[in-house]
Amino acid sequence: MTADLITPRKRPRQARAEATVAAVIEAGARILEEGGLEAFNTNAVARRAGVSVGSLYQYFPGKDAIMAALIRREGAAFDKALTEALRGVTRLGLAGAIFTLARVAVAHQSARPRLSRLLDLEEQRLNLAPEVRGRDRRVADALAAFLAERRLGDREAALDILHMSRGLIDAALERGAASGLEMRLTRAILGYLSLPPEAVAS
Amino acid sequence: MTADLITPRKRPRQARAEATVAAVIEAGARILEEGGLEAFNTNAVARRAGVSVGSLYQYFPGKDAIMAALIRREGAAFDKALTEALRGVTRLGLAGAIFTLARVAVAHQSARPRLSRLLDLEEQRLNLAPEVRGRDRRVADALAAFLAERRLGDREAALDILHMSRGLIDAALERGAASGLEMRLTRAILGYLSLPPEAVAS
Amino acid sequence: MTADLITPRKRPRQARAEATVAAVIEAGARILEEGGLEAFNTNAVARRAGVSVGSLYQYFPGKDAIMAALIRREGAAFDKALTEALRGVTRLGLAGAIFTLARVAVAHQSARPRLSRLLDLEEQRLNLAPEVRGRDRRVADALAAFLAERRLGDREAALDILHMSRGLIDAALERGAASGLEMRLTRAILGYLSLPPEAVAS
Amino acid sequence: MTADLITPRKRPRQARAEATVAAVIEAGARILEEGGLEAFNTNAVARRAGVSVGSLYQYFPGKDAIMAALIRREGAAFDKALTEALRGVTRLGLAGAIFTLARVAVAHQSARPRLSRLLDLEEQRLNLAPEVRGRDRRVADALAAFLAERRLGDREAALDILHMSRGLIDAALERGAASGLEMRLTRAILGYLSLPPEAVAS
DNA sequence: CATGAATGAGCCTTCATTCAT
DNA sequence: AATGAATGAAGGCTCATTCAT
Repeated sequence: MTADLITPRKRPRQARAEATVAAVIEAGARILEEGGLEAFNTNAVARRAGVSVGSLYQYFPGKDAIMAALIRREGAAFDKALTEALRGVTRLGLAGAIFTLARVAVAHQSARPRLSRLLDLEEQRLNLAPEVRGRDRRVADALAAFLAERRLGDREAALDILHMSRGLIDAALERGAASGLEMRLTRAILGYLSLPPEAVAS
Repeated sequence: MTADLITPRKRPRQARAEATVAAVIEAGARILEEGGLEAFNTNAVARRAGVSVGSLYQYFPGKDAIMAALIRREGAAFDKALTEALRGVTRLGLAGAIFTLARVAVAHQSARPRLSRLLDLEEQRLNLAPEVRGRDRRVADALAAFLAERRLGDREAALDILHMSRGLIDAALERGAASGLEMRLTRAILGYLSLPPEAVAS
Repeated sequence: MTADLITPRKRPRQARAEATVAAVIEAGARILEEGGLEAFNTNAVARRAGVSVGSLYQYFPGKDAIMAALIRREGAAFDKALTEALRGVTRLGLAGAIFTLARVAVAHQSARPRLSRLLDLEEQRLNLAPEVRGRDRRVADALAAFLAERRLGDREAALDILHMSRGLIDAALERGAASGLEMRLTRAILGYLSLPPEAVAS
Repeated sequence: MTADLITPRKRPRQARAEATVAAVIEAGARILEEGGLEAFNTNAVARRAGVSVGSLYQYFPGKDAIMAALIRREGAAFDKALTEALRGVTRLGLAGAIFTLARVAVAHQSARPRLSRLLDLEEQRLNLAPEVRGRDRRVADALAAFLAERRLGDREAALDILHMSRGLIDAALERGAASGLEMRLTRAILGYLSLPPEAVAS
């Protein structure tokens, strides 16, 4: 009986519906980027998506569901990028692998920095619904697997690394301190994992 | 003449007023802890403080100003703790000093974890006013001085360390992974600074 | 992007919306008549219009916008009455024409005297937006044209006549001194225009 | 038992009190001139007068009482000017006398135009209390006496002239059309009184 | 299914007025 | 008497959500 305000209301079945859903999500992203959380409201998102509020509510049970969908979308992209990057990484040394990881993370947040930062914040706020943690879960799973294979750490380590990376990257991009960011992050991660700061090849 | 929604409205002159201001700020903290950002509104804060809305507005130009004051209060406390801790730290080795630093940070966030986490989030949101950054500024200054003395890093390093620490600590406390947190953080910081993970004495 | 508190927010597209707008404006008129400026607030107007505040704000950016719309509505009615009256006036002597003018003005203010008086007051208060002056402009244009055709005066004269008429009529109606009002006003206008007080046929 | 919100609370007995009352009234005037009706509130008036709100309420039962006092003060000044002007007027022709009258009225409103206009508006709003009409009463009395002596009109005529003058002058000053204003007004008054527009000597 | 008008709870804020000191 | 802190009713406005068309 409790309303779930985050899970999508229904799977879009028609192509048109699919497009509507995507449009709404991207509209949300744009609004977040341009006006911040303050500007993010259902009416604005709907207008921006070229859709009526009514239609929006057809696919999303509420405002937070749009947010959540956006977080999921970005999370999936990050997950994909990370997985791909880790695939070809075995041939690199450990430090090279970690650096690759840092590079992917920085690249992901850099693509749409304001959006990423706001989504990170919102992800924390929406904490309640474990459903939303999908992003963390998958990414953390991938990272945890990577660490486990090499006996470098467990799931906790994966989460720690993820969160400290976010804190570091978001703030750095925010203040425009992007230069050398990948290296700074790599050092921190290596340190966290008690690995020596070997030479790292870009 | 422009509306500053963050700077306090007037300095309390009478003792009574002083008490009102403090009560409002602490009420804000309690509400944040119990109901989160959602519950944080001027009427609620005033009621909780046992004060009328009117009185609240006498000292704070708006809701964000209360938030800012709270951030400042906590920041000052952290700053004080950190400064004191760094004072007696010279006799410890470098790693010991860093560990002390980590301990202070963890202790600060642990005292009122939910409050700390929310304030961190809000601090980012209120970004606009550099005024509020007092917290970061002082703490970062202290840390930057510490690093500079030892030729370990500059202001950027200090900010990086601060932000990654926050990311790490907030998330860890949030998910109840507090055990060994100081050490995890210490390792990351040492790594960031390219220092070897010497033995660290608690 | 600047907040215009007077221009209507959006044009009603559906018939329902049109009705809402009209209802709000008329509700404003009624409230003004019954309770004066003091009773004129958005909640009251909405309630009286049988509409929710939200709907009201959908079409009016604020309370003054309702006022302005009302002023415009009344202004248009006056303009229409005046224009029509001046159309058939050529066959009358000059004094007859002026008297007709006076009669129309008095009739307009007499229909809903309290409303008219309050709108006159508010029009002065809302001075800022030239947009609102539509009322004056159109009416003044008509009068100015009338005067110009007959080489009796310019735009300044038109405005002077308009304003002194208002002052005279509003106050007279207010104190219940309506009898003979048209003649009193006619004499003043003729005098202002340096015309002799010929016999005037009602 | 009904509260009178307009009559002064108590006659000031000490010189200091007298000064306070005067200061409050003048502060009200300044605020009206600088910020309009919107800025006119008890706290602002008190601050501007260099007095505490408490003291203000010692002498005025409420906000409108300050307004009323200000209206009375200005009315008295106008009355005085008018009376004095009318005293030496007998030797002039009728038109000269009327012109003098117009000149005094214009001069009065011109001294502090925004203030005068706002007071005119407020006087109408405060209509309720006949007490406030002192201004009209005295001035109207003087004018009525002047008219009666010369068999030109009764009290009604006096009021008509007063109100149409106000309408004319306020609007003219507002729009910066002050040049020749006395003559324009004189013509209207002479017309109203059915007097021929003789030559008028300044 | 789409539309967008309508809803109204709820939050923000001001300011006239009171009253303890 | 003077002070100014405190009060709280009152009103402005937004925005998530519903529902008639």
